[in-house]
Amino acid sequence: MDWNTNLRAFVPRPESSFNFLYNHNYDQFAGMKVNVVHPGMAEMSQYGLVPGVLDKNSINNYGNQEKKKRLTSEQLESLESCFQEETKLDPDRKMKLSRELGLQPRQIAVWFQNRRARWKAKQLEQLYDTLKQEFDVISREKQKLQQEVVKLKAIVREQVQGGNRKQVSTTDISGEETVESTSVAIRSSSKPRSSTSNQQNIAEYNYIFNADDYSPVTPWNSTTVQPVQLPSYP
Amino acid sequence: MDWNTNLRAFVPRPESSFNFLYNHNYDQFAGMKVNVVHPGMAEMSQYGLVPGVLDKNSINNYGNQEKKKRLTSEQLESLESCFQEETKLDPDRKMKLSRELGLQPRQIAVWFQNRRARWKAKQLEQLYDTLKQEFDVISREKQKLQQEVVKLKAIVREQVQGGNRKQVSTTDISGEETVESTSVAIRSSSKPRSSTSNQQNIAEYNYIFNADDYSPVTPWNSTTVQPVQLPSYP
DNA sequence: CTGATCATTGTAATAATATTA
DNA sequence: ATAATATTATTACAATGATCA
Repeated sequence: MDWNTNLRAFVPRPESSFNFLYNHNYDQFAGMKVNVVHPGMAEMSQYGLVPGVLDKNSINNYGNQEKKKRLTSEQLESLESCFQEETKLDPDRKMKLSRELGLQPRQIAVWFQNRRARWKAKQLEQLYDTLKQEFDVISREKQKLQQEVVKLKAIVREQVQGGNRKQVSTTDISGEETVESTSVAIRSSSKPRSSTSNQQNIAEYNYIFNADDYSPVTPWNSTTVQPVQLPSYP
Repeated sequence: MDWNTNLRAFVPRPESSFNFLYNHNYDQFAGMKVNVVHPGMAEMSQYGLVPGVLDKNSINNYGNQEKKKRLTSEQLESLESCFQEETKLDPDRKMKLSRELGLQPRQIAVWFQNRRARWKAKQLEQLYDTLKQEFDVISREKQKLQQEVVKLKAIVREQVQGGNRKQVSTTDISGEETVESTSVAIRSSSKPRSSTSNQQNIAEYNYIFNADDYSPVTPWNSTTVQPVQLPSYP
C-alpha cells in the first residue's frame, strides 16, 4: 500500500545558475576508461574497450593500470546541470545519465554524493558569511540601543531631579534589568577564506559602550573567541 | 583524544547544526526497480587484515586485489598523536612512522595531508556553531534593549505630559524585567523556519518622541532570516 | 604541499518482498 | 488469507584513503 506517498519535503530549489566556471580539466586522455565495476549490467558501453577490463566480480578491479579518474568537462557539465535541478538523484536520472555520459551508474551516484558533500561545505561557508554579517549588524543595533537607553535614562533622571516634586527616585529606574554594557566583542572573522564576500570586518569597535554608572550585569564573555585549539576533529 | 577508535559503535548521527541541509528522509520510491536485482556483486567486504603487517596499496599487484583500507585504530592513534605534536610532517618522522606502523611513507604523507585539510573544514563548522550561539545571545539582548527603550520612552512621555503633577508609577518600571517573551527572531540553524512571531509591539515608539538626536536604531526586522539559497558551488 | 576529486567502507533508514505465526 | 516479522535492496551520508592538478 502506498508505495509512493512519501513525497520529499525540503526541495532546496537550486536556482542560481552560474555554472560557468567549474570547467577545469579539458579532456585529453579524457576518460578512456572507467572502472568497470560490474559487467553484468547492461550497457557498460563505456569507451572502455581497453583490454583488461574484464574484472572480477569483486567490486574493485584496479587491476588495470588505468585508474583514470577525472571526468571530462562535458560529463561534468551534464552532471552539474542535473545537480542544479535537483540535488537528489532518482534511479531514472541515474540511468539516464549513466547512458548519456557513458559512466557507470555507480559513478553517477558517487558523483552526486560527493557533490552534495561539497555543496554542504560551500553552504556552510556561505551561511557563516551571512550570519557574520547579520551578527555585525545586530551588534551595531544593539550598541545604538544601549546608547539610547543611556540617554533616555539620563533624561528621565534629569526630569525627575529637575522636578523634585516627583517621587520617582533614580534608583528605581536604574534598578531595571538591563543588558547594557554587554561586551560586544566582534569576533574578528578568522574564517580562512571566503571566495565571495569576506569583508574586512569591523573589528575595531570592540569597545563597549560602557553604560555610565549602571552596573554591568552579566559580563557575558561568551564571545571568547578561543583560538580553536588544534585537533579533536570529532 | 579518541576521535575515532576504529572500534567505535558508530557515532549516532553527527547532529551538527547543518542537518537541515539534508533530507534524511530518503524515499523517492526507494524500490522501483524491484525485481531483477542481480545478486552478483554481493559485497562480502570485510577487511580482515592483520594490523601492522599489511603491505602497500601500491598499484595492486596482479590479481592480488588488496582492498585494504581503513587503518587500524592503533595506527590511527600513532598518527593522531604525531599530528598533535606537529601538523607538518618532516621526512624523518615520516619514515619513522612508516616503519613503526607498517605503512608506506606515501600513506603517511597522504594521511597527514588529509588530516590537515579536513581539520580545516571542521574548524569552520565549529566557528559557525559558536558564532550562532553568540548571535542568539546578542539577539536576545537586543530585544531586551528594545523593550527597555520603549518603556523608558513611555516614562519620559508620561513625565512630560503629566506636567508638574503626574507621577510615574514605579510599577511601570519594575514590571520591565519580565521581558521573557524573547522569542527572538533568531536564525535557527535548522531549516529556515520563518519566525513571524512577535517583535511588532515596539513599532510605534519611534515617533512618540522626537527622535531627533536619538538614534532610531534602524529597522526592527533586519535580522529576519532569509531562506538560504543553493550555492551552486563552482 | 594544498585543493579538489573520485572512490570505498561502514552505518542507518526505509520500502518492497518474502516468510512465518 | 492476514497481520507481524525477517529479509533484501537501495539510498543517504560521514569518514576516509588515495589520486590528480
